[in-house]
Amino acid sequence: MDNKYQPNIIEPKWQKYWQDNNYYQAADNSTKPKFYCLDMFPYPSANGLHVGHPEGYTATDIFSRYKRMGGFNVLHPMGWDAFGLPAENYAIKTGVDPDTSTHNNIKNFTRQIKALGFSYDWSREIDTSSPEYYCWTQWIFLQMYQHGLAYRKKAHVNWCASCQTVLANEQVVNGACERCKNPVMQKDLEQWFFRITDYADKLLADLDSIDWPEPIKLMQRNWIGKSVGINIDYDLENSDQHITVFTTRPDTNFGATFVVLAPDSKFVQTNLKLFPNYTATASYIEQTVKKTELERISEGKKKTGVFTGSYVINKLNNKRLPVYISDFVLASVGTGAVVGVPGHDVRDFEFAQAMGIEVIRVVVGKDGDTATISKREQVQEEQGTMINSDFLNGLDIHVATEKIMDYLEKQGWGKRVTNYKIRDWLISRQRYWGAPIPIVYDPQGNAHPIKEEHLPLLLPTDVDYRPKGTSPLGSSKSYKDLAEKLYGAGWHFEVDTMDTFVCSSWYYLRYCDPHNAKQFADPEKLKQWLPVDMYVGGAEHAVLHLLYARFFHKALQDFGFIPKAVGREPFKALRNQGMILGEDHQKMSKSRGNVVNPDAIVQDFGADTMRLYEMFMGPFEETKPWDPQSIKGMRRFLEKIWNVYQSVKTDNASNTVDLALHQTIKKVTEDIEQFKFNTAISQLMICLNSYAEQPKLQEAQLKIYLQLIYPFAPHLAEELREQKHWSENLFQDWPKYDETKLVNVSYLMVIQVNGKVRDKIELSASEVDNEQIIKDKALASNKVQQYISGKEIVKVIVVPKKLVSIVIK
RNA sequence: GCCGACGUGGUGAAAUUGGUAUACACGCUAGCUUUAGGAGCUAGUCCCGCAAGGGAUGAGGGUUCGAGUCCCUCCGUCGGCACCA
Repeated sequence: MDNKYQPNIIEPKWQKYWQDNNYYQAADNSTKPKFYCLDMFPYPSANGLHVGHPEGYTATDIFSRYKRMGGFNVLHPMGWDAFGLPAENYAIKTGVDPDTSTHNNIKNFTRQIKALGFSYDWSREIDTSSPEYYCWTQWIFLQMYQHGLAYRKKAHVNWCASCQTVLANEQVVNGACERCKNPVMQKDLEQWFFRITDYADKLLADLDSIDWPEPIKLMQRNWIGKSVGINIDYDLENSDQHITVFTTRPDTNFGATFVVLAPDSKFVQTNLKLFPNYTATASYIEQTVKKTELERISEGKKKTGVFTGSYVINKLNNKRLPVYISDFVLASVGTGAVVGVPGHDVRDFEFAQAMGIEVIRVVVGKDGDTATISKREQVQEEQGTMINSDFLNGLDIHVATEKIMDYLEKQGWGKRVTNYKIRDWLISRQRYWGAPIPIVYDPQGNAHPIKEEHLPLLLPTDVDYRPKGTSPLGSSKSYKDLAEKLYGAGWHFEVDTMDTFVCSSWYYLRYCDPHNAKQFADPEKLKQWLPVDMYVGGAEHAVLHLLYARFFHKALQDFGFIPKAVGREPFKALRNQGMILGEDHQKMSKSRGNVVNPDAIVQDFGADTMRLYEMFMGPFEETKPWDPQSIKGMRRFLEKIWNVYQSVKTDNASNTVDLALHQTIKKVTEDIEQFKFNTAISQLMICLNSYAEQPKLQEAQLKIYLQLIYPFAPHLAEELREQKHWSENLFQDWPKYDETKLVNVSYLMVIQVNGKVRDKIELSASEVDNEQIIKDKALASNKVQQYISGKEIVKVIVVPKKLVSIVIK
């Protein structure tokens, strides 16, 4: 047996073979049922592939190969989320343009991914930074604009004075810029938004229809943040104005003692001069608006505020409520105004304490407490019975809430409303390396969509990337000239680019028809492939990409570009891979020096070992540490398979492995379906151990095992198949288990006395379903007799094929 | 602070979903093999005990004939949100 397992030779050989024969191309017209199996496409960073990437990619590869063997026409594509800030920062530092560096990175990623033998359909590769792709990103923007879902408004944005640029919310860490650690300030800028809030209710409701991990659904639900309540109008004394507050707890309204407005709320902005204490009010507003994010956070929940000098009337009891302004109230939540009930809201209580406002109890506290509320711990929220509240007295707060809402609506003092926490999606970025926003301004500054025939609006190359507080595109002469040439003197293009999440919100659609120059995708092809049947990636996109893509799907479907027949959701099933930690159980990072390079693993052990190892580490969705020792064990397993196939004699005589083999077919099939790859592999090891003990095996047994191992270790399986001169069609079928072969010759049953194992009895297959025989045998056992003799048997429980439990007194 | 996930040998973990806890690996120990190293093969490996037996799934309590699994309280680790009215 000098034929050794040499992955470094066989793996490149089969990778070339698959590529040369277009082995994994998805067929656009096929009679087979379709299966769309998708990875979250990577950002091609300069660091190359991280060991976390192959974890997800191996899982989808196993799944894709398994589904192909199961008779499906599988779409399994790969591409590049190529726009992004790191390439631009690299350009600022080195002068290498982002296009060049990004495409070098893509080459490296492609090489690394191909070396792992994944069955991607490379003919569908896409690159979001190519004009062929972002042409359609821009086209979709125009559709959003024409349907009223893209709009421009002045907004507070996160501004880093040191980097001279705005930052996305995700780039603000504890109030500081994630790159330079300087405090982030608020700045008002004209920005483009997508009206995702129009879809809040649908994004929430449709979550119920998809097979996603519950924690991800929950995070989306929380992010969307539906709250049902009522808007109540309070008339402002000595004025014809009224303040509208939003509350979910109108039941406590008899306990209201003040009203608070957000400093940057619309009411304050337009009615500031109505307040008697105008000077103090204006100075408070000025202070709070200047605060950095960091200052706000470091102040914690300490309450500050100012009395405006104005009062409103609570029509329920004609009480005068003083009106305050405080930055604990947020302009963007509800109406930007709050009615303060300090007895039953901790924040209101803290504010009342700080301002010296009275506290009224309207809900009975813990242990029947009806005393005056003077301590934070007495503030009763969320449950209880009403008191001091006129017609609500004695009611449970939830009943009271409904009753008073009916009353307020009937009186015309309020109106039920539903609020959502989710905000419109700010898509403008003052960056270079992204898709240009296809908007042109006339000399008066009015925005116009660019004409479709001018798409793609190409990203100019004559720009200065260096940060200077305005968008790099503003420095391009060619961009300026082009706008004037196409639209006339004094016209200019929008100089911001789109958030890269816009590009990634529709890439799964493009894979269905990646070379279409007339449409982003032919509806017929979308109809054939959508929805994505299995989507795999990290959980870090829970409320970003995964929410945005759902929004795009719904909007584009409503515009008529995605057939109704494919359903309201883009991703039918989702699975998240867990993070892979370093050997030291810490997050992998260059500074810790615990980063594992996939290239080195493939070099030292082979791609099949790498694939198997990552799947064997632990449950797919869980965080797990890298262990270099265990990789050796996986290589040993593959060598053992290899060696068994080299040395075993084949013979059609019956042997004892059929039970193990059919158990393995069953287990591996079920485990792949459930993404339990670790236990599937362990079963394959058990089966191999049983094979290795046999002097002779049937050819059929060797073939089935190869079919089972193929999705996991395709190179090894192909090589052994070829060595044995078996047909290539071997891997076009998935084996089925034979129920009759799963029957044990005998069963070992446990006998418990009062819950403790006292003996084990062996029963033949014919006896194992007969309760009477089982009971008799169990009670006849010598060991059991020692425990039960002279005792009263209360009952005997028989669990078929498993155990007998005898209860004595 | 609120929401969520998790906690099992020296390590990664398994447990047919309420039925023999520790499968499958890694590591370790001993023996064999090899000129040596690497590797390979065989046996052993939760704890206490010579044994019979007893104990053990973060801690404590409960339900049950039977609990890693279900319920309650607490502790710890990780993730998300963070004054959302």
